[in-house]
Amino acid sequence: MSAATGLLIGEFIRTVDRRYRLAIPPELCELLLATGSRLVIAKERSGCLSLWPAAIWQPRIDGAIEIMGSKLQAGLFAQRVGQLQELGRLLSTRHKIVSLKARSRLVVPEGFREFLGVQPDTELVVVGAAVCVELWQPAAWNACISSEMPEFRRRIDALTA
Amino acid sequence: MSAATGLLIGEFIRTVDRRYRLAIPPELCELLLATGSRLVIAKERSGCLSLWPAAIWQPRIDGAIEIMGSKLQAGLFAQRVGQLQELGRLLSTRHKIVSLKARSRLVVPEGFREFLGVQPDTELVVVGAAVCVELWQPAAWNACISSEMPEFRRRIDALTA
DNA sequence: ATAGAATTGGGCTTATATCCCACAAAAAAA
DNA sequence: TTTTTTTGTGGGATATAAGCCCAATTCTAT
Repeated sequence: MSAATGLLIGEFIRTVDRRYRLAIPPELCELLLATGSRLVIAKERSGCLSLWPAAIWQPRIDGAIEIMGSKLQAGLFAQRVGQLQELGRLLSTRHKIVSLKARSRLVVPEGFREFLGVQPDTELVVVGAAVCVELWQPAAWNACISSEMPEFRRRIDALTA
Repeated sequence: MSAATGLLIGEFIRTVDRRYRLAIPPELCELLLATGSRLVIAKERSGCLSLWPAAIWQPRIDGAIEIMGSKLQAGLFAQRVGQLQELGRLLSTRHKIVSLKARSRLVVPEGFREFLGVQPDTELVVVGAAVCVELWQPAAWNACISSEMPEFRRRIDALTA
């Protein structure tokens, strides 16, 4: 279905097990891994994580990192070191490279669990967002939906009821 | 992986020993020691300490000392001496040369513990900040990222421009 | 209804962080 | 000085988590 368009589309409910493992639906999985097995998990707004093919995400940071490296070598220390430090700190916490394990399961890494606000043995909403896959805490997802797309509210309620 | 970039990147949770020892994650450790085993631990904002390769930190000290020297020569003794004294005092307590012990463990020195606000047998967040490694008290870390994260995109643009 | 696939739970193995104890060195007290 | 106490340091042992593979239940589609 979505494979035809080349866009990640669809909404699924999955449970996170005691070990913070989560099965990514095959439809999404296929497209996610189309460009390679390396993925990037990133913190978006709190209550939501996003999963990107590394090929798509990486250029966003590689550019920054490359420039950071060259600035370092150029010796612009005094003024730039502080900025590099700040940026590096944010890069560290914002994303992480991961890969899917057996049965195309993702383990939500330490440090991302609290941000997502997920407890073991609870449900998550897995949403295709065209270029990436998003993992939502149900409450946050509902809030997002009802604020951005009120007309879909009824459908979701009908589905989950 | 991050070693390829030559930048210290990554976020980890570690616990401090009863004797204020802390194991630095291997990924960070390797890069941190790349230019030598001498490290500098420094007080940044309260709730956070940073660990620098001495080779990178040293120019900062030299710069400050140079400024002190030139101000002294500039003559205005009476007024400046007080400020210089204060600056020198800050330089003294601000940083300390340390080295990693067995199993790449760092001992948080006396005088830095209160500043970091760490108790024995508690958790810290260890963060790669491109040019150094930072040790954060969890509460302070959360406050930091939630205040700086929204500006993240702007900062990248600023640096890459 | 049956077959196939998908989801999820669980066991086992391996790696590693951390707890705990032993020793060494330094400081304090006698 | 000698003794006692405190603090730093190293290394073994244990617990906890990660990774890997298989089993069982659920779901879908023929």
